[in-house]
Amino acid sequence: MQKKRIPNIYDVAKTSGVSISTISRVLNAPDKVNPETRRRVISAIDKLGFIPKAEARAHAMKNTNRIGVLTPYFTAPSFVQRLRGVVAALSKANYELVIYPVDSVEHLQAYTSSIPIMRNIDGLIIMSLAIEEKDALRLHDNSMETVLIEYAHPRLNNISIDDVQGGHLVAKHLIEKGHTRVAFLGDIEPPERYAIHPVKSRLQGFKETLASADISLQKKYIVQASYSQDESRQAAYHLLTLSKPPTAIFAASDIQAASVMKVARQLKIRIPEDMAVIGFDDIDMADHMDITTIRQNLDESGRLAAEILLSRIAEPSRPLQHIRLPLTLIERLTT
Amino acid sequence: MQKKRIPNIYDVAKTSGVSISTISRVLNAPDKVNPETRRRVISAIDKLGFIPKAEARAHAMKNTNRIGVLTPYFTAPSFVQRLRGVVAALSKANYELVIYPVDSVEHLQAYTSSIPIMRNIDGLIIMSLAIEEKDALRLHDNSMETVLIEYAHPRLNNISIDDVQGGHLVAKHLIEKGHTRVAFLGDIEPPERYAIHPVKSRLQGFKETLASADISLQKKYIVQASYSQDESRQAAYHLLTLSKPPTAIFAASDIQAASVMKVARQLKIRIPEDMAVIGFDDIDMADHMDITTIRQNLDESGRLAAEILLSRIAEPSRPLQHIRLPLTLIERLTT
DNA sequence: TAGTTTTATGAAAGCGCTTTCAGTTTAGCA
DNA sequence: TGCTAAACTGAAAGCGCTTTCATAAAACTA
Repeated sequence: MQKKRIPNIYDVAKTSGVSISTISRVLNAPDKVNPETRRRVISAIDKLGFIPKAEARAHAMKNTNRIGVLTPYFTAPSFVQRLRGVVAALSKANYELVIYPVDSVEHLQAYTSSIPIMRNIDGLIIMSLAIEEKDALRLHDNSMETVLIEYAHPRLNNISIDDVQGGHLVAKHLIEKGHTRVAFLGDIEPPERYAIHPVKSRLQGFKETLASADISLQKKYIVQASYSQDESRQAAYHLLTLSKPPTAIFAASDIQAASVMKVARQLKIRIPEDMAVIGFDDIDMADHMDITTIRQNLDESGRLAAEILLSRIAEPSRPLQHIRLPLTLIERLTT
Repeated sequence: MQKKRIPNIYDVAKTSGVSISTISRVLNAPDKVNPETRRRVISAIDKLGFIPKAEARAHAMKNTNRIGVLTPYFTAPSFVQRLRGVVAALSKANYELVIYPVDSVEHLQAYTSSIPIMRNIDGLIIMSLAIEEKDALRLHDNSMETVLIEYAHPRLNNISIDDVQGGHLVAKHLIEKGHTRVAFLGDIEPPERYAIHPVKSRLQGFKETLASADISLQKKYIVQASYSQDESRQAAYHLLTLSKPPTAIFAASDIQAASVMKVARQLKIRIPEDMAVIGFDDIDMADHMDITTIRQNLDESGRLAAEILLSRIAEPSRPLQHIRLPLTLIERLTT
């Protein structure tokens, strides 16, 4: 019992007595072939269990039915939720998703310089990454369809939110709740060149609205903390053990809000009675933990990115899209 | 200023004055070409900015440097953490990751029947999915390297945990804490044919150890709840509002434990004073929320799966691996 | 220095499809 | 019945690489 080879299009041609062109046609343009021959071919296909090799197809057609996502920290909840949206849109369209995790500038550069030329994907979504001008141009010049999330470039599609307005919303809410001694915890000095700085804008908006209500955000109430758990906790600890701790903390992300809450629990500080906490993003966990937060529709941003990409791949002449997604405050139990 | 074409190997051959074979050689087996010619070729490559097209390469070499992951609920934290491990291992080896989200049996079947023949990936990781005998055989017969996570088949690699023992650990812990009226919340009747049933085993182990300590787990204290937030919360509500509520709840996953805690919060039930909660998995969130749980090393399972896959792709003669990962109890603040 | 290895290269045959182009039938119509 | 248009189909030319095989040149041997 010899192992039979995986059949190729020539095998099908042989057993159905037509040329390979016809096989290809019944697969890709069935209406262009006589119903009778089509039947014969199909039965041969079924009999042999023929499935066209994806690589060969991609090679001949110069498209891969695959799109890529370039992302840092791809396992952070907010990124995952974006990815969820991307996947939702892609699987409908029968596109595959390949993930390129980025953890250094070199990494990012390597990707942006090789991807458009290697041509192993049809389109690219770049999440929360600052790309250099020359890389953006390379993508554009080599006509690699791209959509940027949380970053913008005039020649590429992009989807973003108004972080400053996000800061406004938070401040407004806290003011309404009667807080006057508030603090901010977030990653305002990202050291990596490739990362972006939405957090600074959130802080800016926060400050602005506070100022307009004559509330000053003192320096000592602004603490730097990277996305990492350790740093967030230390920063939270610092804030919560000040001689005159704030009555409300705006954490620049829900994850960090959760860290604040964890530290508060250790210090027996009740939330929201003793201290209010508000996050940003509205990741799934925020609901689980009843964290008041600013919702940016993460799933939607991913879905939209994918849809824009697919539509431009299908029809490259369509205009560029620069989309700004709305933000809403979701009040739960921590403020 | 005409747009210059993306260069191919022929262009490089022309400008460096050698044949395409030589170009290919300096790229894939540099030591087989004279240092002097190599230098010339390399400078031509740099000058033109040549990068080999991935598809063409894949077509000629019959391997893609890409591995696939078949997974349900790919955005659930536990899956994401497994993926994190996979990605960590792959990016070292310069392999790409493509994700195939599965949400129905048809979906799964379609994948398992076409993937091995389409040959657009070199290897496959199947997470928490029950695959049918014939599909497993197809994968094996078409020599598509595969590793199964949380499921087993004699002809394929697999990685699993001892869910029964997990149940034992939970029961033991609760008994030591002095609980005698305990409950179980989990997805014990998954309706989807393609999903697997580790939760039943956890319940079984839980029961066994309780029984050996003469504690009976009453029917009314075993509640069914799917992975969905709504159902988990309803089930939790039911349990917490019984006339004689349990003093401890074993939730079959951390996410569900979080739901229980959320409901408890609403009902002003203090944890752990009024009621203990223990989860399963030890996802990142468990630490954030200080949930006592059973740790199964999710990241590690993913990393291991990828490593096994890569090693077998490189050396198909290596023996199959059937690995069982250890479980440990992590005590935090909810018990 | 003739004979034998070794090293370096190019020609050409794949890899398995899609698609254009031209030729052959068949159908449509007066 | 003769002529034109429409419908099918096959040959062949890509797509852009890798790799085998043969050959030529260089390097050793005795």
